[in-house]
Amino acid sequence: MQESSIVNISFPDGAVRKYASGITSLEIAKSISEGLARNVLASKIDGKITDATLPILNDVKLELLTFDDDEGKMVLWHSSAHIMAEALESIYPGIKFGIGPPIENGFYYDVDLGDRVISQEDFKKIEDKILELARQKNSFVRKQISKSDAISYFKAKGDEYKLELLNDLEDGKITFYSQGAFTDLCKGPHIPDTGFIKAIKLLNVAGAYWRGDIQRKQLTRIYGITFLKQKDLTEFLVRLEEAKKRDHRKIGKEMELFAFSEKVGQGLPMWLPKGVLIRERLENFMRLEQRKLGYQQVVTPHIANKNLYVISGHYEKYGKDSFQAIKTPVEGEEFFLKPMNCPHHCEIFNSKPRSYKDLPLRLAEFGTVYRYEQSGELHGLTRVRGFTQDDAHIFCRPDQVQEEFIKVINLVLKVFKALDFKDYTAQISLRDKEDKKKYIGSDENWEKAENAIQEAVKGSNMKTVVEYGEAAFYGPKLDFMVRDAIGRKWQLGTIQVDYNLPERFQLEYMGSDNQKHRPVMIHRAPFGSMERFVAVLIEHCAGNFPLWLTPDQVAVLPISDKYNENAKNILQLLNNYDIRGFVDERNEKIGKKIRDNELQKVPYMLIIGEKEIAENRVSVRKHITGDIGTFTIGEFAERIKSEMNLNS
RNA sequence: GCCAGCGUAGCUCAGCUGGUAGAGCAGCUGAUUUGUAAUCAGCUGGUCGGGGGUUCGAGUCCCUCCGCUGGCUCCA
Repeated sequence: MQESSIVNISFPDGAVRKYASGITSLEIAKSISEGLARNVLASKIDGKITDATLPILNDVKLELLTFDDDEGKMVLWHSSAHIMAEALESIYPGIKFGIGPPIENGFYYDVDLGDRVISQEDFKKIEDKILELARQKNSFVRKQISKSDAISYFKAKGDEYKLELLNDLEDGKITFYSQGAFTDLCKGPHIPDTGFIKAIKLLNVAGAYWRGDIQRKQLTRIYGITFLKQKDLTEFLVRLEEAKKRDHRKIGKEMELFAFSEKVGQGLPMWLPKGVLIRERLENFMRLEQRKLGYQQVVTPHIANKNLYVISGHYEKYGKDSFQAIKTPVEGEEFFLKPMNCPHHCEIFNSKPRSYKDLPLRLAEFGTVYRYEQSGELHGLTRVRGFTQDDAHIFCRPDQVQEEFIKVINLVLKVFKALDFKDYTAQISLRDKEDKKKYIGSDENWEKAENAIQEAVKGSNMKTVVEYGEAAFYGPKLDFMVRDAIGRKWQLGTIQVDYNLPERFQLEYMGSDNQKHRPVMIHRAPFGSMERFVAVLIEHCAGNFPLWLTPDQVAVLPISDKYNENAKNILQLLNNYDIRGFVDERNEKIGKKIRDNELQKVPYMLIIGEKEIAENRVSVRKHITGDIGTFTIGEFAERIKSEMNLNS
């Protein structure tokens, strides 16, 4: 055998095996085991993801990708999008295709259906068609194609979307993939054949503007997900159902935390007494931490003169999108509902001359703001039109920016730790490199601010991502993103460096050099908004709040109303230990009281009957866990105290 | 704002192809005095999201407005 016809394949475990040149990853998998071959979706050759059917001609590092690899999933779902496209085309001849990528959970394809409409009712027949195509085990065939041939193919097909995509592609680097009767412009890679797909579920349809541009045609986006095993699909659907049970809108209603009313208006939440108990404790927690860090509380009005926002630049940027101005009846002066607190705080800074010795000046306010969010975007407590920010603005010297920024990061991390939020990412949001016109302020200041953030983050060893184009129009930010029950990402805490507003409001302080200097502003809100934070908190703990936050820590349950008075006395004793709760005095059997308080997610239930009174003890039942035995009041109080200290 | 779907009692839901509303829970009243996830009985409660239309007749079909859900766009 000639040396040149042999290739050395190195595997992730360090093993190196020899194969005949031209072998494919799929054949290599087969040589290891048939079972493996059945699961190989694609391969990674020297770090590059490729078709498992690609012949290997050189010595390479090979990694076989299966459904257990995120990259394997992506290939499967990308191929699934192609198969769905084939199914759609066979059912709705003449439709045109936009893009069809894999996403975190599945895939979608954007299609132009012409006059036709697809709704959930059509899913069954599309799914059936996809499975039928999958069973045909059609190979995915890759083909290099010249730009002119590619253009004439899609011209003949009449697909202007693909033609537009082709426009941006370089001749010589264009590939087509075909499976069955469907051919698509695609750089791949793809699974070997359609037979890998054993389970499919179309999830929803939505309108999606072509290339995300609201000016252009809205295509129909169809979302779906596929699996190699039916069982995986079933599990996925069960998980979706489970997640829905944590939905803050459902729990918020059941636990009577907040409510909406059509009459009040959409996106305007009303906090109910129990919800306020949670919110107030969060606010007090933040007030205390902020006091320790040298913040001072301020309060500013809910409306402000239009001119304030003309100065700040918000009027120009968002004036058209905010609630309409309120006019004074006599003078005709225009006022706006406050959409943010920073301009007010700038004017507080300006209310007297400031010295470098006063800096950093940290002004905090639980400020309620109102924004006209688009109706289609409103969502429970996470996206509303009236909300309260745990806002503060730090006015500091340029040389203090980084240190102050780091202090804020630490505050945010402390909050997340106290509430056991582990799954978050810190997103550094910078300017769009391409389109700097969207932003105000000098290049120099932007550079400074962006560097300050990146430097500050370096020391924190947080999981961070950098997103270009996500900055606020006046400055870069560091946002703390968390996910809700069904995996959507929300911004909670935010820290923003701003060189712009100090300029617009002509903020100045007297330096040690007896010269006037311009301070730098840091906008920051560790919770973000109370509404969104509580929403995400609800979904994280499924309504089982940490003991220090929960509206009622204990329910005292008398066995019968003979013991109501004893129960009230016990509650009184608990109150003396700063433990809060209520007596369930209803004329119900103990089983009923337990059930109802379990459903209300009360952390502890104390059961009081003849036995307990005789022994001067209480029977304790813990939420979900059940009966945990009897305690004296003192012992129980100790237990509660130590449990509360765990996280704070 | 745009696309698709949904909107029946406080809550969860039933109501076939049009023949003028039903259950469980909750609530109220009474009985029961109860031992670790639903005691029993009776009662109350809906102009079927609003408005308009088709029809002898609309919860059911059509139009429109409002709200909600999932996306798109946006997010100071």
